[in-house]
Amino acid sequence: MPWEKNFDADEALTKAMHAFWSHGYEATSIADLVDCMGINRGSLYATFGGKRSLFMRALRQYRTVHLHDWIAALTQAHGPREAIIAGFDQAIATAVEDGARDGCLVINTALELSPHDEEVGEFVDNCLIEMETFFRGRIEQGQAVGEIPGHVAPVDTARALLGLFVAIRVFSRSRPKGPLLRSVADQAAAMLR
Amino acid sequence: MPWEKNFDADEALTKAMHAFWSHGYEATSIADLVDCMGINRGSLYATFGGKRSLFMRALRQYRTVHLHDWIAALTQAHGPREAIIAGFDQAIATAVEDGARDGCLVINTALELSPHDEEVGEFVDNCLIEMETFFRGRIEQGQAVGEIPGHVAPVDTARALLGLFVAIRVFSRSRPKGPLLRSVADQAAAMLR
DNA sequence: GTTTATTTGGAACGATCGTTCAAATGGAGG
DNA sequence: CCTCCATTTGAACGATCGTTCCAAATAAAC
Repeated sequence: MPWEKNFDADEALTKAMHAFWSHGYEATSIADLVDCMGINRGSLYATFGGKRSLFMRALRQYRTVHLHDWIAALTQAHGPREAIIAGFDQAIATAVEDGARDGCLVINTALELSPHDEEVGEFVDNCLIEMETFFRGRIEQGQAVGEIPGHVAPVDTARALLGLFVAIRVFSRSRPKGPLLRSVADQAAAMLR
Repeated sequence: MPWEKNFDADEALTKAMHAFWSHGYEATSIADLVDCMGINRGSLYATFGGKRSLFMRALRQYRTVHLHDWIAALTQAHGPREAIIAGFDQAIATAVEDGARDGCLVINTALELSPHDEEVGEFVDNCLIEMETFFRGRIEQGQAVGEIPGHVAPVDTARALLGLFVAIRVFSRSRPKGPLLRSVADQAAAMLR
């Protein structure tokens, strides 16, 4: 039916996101995208503008689904301290159980493109800040309800937790061994005691 | 002098290493390498075999200079506890003062190539293990001389330190802000008290 | 002075890159 | 039934990719 799109743009975008997620920006060719998205070149350019623009939209979709929605779900389902711990546990579970070696699209992109692409760099920056803010907010809330001791410095600890979380995503992609990830997460939890 | 190479292969390799370090494997073309190494295509292929093989040699040179020699210098110049702290401080200094947004070639490569390239993945693995072993060795030595309290768990702490160090390298490339890096390093130091 | 061995510079290869474009499609509206 | 038009389709573009190859250049070896 050529008079209306015969594919769902959001579904196609999700497939493109996973391709970029797994292989990175440079290593994902238009031919790869056309294959995995199940649409043709013309539709890709008509709908998404081009590779670069498609990548930015994939990044935005990732932030919505795997950052905003993820943070909201953790905050809603757990108490302050447990929300942080559950976040780490989830990251480990997807790496070990699912065997997925994709890590985190934002962090993969931070290393591949941030130093030489201002727009991407700024976007990635904001995502990292949002994660840091999530950790800090949970720490402060946990202290308010007495779950987390007062001697824990919110800002410094949030940044260290962000660091350990980033590390788990890095290891998930390069050295996804359970004991290593477990040790890191345990030390993260120890920071909240 | 055509009967012997008129360029220093090791110097050329160092220049190639910095190109890969800054831009990654995929984004560094042969033309880029020919330019920055100051040699011609023919010599590049005759001396280094090709892009992939040149990259592996660059990785090995990086490990020697920026991992082995670096660990040796820290171990020789500082006590056990201070060696770890000095390692973090150095990483921060190169990121903030020099303004270098290159991070660490091993970690950059871990994210770009490890999941889809077995040989690279194994090499990167070994580098990460060597760093983890360095941290663990310094912790144990520090406990032997009474610098580090006995309640610090060597293996878990070494892995967390590795994680925080990786994070500093990631932030150096994507969000090289002094306070962020400082917080992470301070929390690393706090793990040894 | 001729030979020989090796490097050099650059042309050229086929493949693939991201992108563009014109022709084919087929229901909707007149 | 015909026109319209958004969409699909795949061919084709020039550029660049990694790689190969060869003639020119050079100075040690004879």
